[in-house]
Amino acid sequence: MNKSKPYHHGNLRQALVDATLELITERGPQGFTLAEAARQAGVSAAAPYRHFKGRDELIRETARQGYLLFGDLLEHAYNGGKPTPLSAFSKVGRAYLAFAKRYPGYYIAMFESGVSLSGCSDLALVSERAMGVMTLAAETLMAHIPAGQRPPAVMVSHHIWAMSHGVVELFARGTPGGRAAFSPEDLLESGTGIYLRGLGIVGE
Amino acid sequence: MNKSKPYHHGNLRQALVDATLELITERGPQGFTLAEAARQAGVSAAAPYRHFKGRDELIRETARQGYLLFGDLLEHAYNGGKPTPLSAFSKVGRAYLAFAKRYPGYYIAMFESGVSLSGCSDLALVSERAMGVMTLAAETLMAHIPAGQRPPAVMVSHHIWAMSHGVVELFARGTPGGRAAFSPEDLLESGTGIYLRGLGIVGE
DNA sequence: TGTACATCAGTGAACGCGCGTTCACTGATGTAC
DNA sequence: TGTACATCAGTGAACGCGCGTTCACTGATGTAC
Repeated sequence: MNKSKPYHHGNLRQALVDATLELITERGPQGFTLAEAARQAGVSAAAPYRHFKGRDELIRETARQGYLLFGDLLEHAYNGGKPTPLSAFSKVGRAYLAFAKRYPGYYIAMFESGVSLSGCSDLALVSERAMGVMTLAAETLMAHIPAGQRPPAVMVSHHIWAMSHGVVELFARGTPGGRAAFSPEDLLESGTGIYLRGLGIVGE
Repeated sequence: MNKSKPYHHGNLRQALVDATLELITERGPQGFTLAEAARQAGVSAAAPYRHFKGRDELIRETARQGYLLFGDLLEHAYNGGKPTPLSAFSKVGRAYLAFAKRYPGYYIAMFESGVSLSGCSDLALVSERAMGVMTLAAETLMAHIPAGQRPPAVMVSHHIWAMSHGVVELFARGTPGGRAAFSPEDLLESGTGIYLRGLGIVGE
């Protein structure tokens, strides 16, 4: 960090994304303000317009980066389904929750900021990539179940996604429910465990 | 509706809550504005202050009414666990989703507006009442499972709550995922079905 | 290596806007006698 | 039933504020020769 405050920031685009992450984490998705992001980056309120069309595009870019990182983490957790499909699947689930807790700013930008990923935008692409990992994990997990006895992999991944998202929103954040009897991790672990047994994946 | 625009509104307090519901449904929790609610109720911007301390209190009151209605609907669906604990439990799950779809304004005010229900506020009370119905449904459902083989009822209700909430947020709203392969109802039904089998509730 | 110049990435002032909130006010309503 | 009066529930004007965005500008950087 050079204190001489150079005229050119050098990496303003990314600095704005970082500021967005912080602000969004502290104040919620709508509490975020272009002006404040600029301030936090040590730059005038007009500067962001050299890098983004406006407020919306900055949030979208933040969400995009979030989906990229998210996809990477899920993929790394999945690790090609090794050592076993079940352990890989479990790791993906844990990675989901870990991501939400470790990068709340990204998570909020992705799932709570109201960004639209309809159409064939870049956002839709990276989002589908990330979600594809969950579906893939479900697929390999169920490969040994005779067809006809198993639900579609997409459905299973949606179930797990829904439960994970619900746990994040309801129990991994500050407010609702207040002091919970169980940690988010325990809740998700036990929940998916019961669900998988229902699928016939883990015996008893 | 009297077009003569009487000086006294008559029921402004509730009219403001209704306006809040509409606005929150259309514009999201933060897009809601006291000024606009007043406008929609046909009243000056200062009028709401006769009934609420400010913007926040109006949202809280909206959420409070939502929790009340929510609790009533869940209780009605549960119906004392009749005719069978399982059918009652399923009905509660369906009632959850039905509430979210039919009263999105309430749902958003309750779960997405960021109202805090910590402490012993009135909000916390009505919220706990509503959530208690889900726990009760889980409890009677598991009554026949030998203790030691079943998880705590609160945990089970949290699992179901999380999955329901996730389905609502991810698949019952406009944007994310776009066109989903499955309806929210199917998703929740199949998801809880698999989960219950994992609990040992429904045999196969 | 120097120089001229195009381009890039900032500034700061200004705009119009809508918001939340307050204030002194006033019209309508309800009540005591 | 009438009347005086307190109280209630609105008005409308005003405030200070911060926002998103635009504009003409200027300092810094990079490049061609």
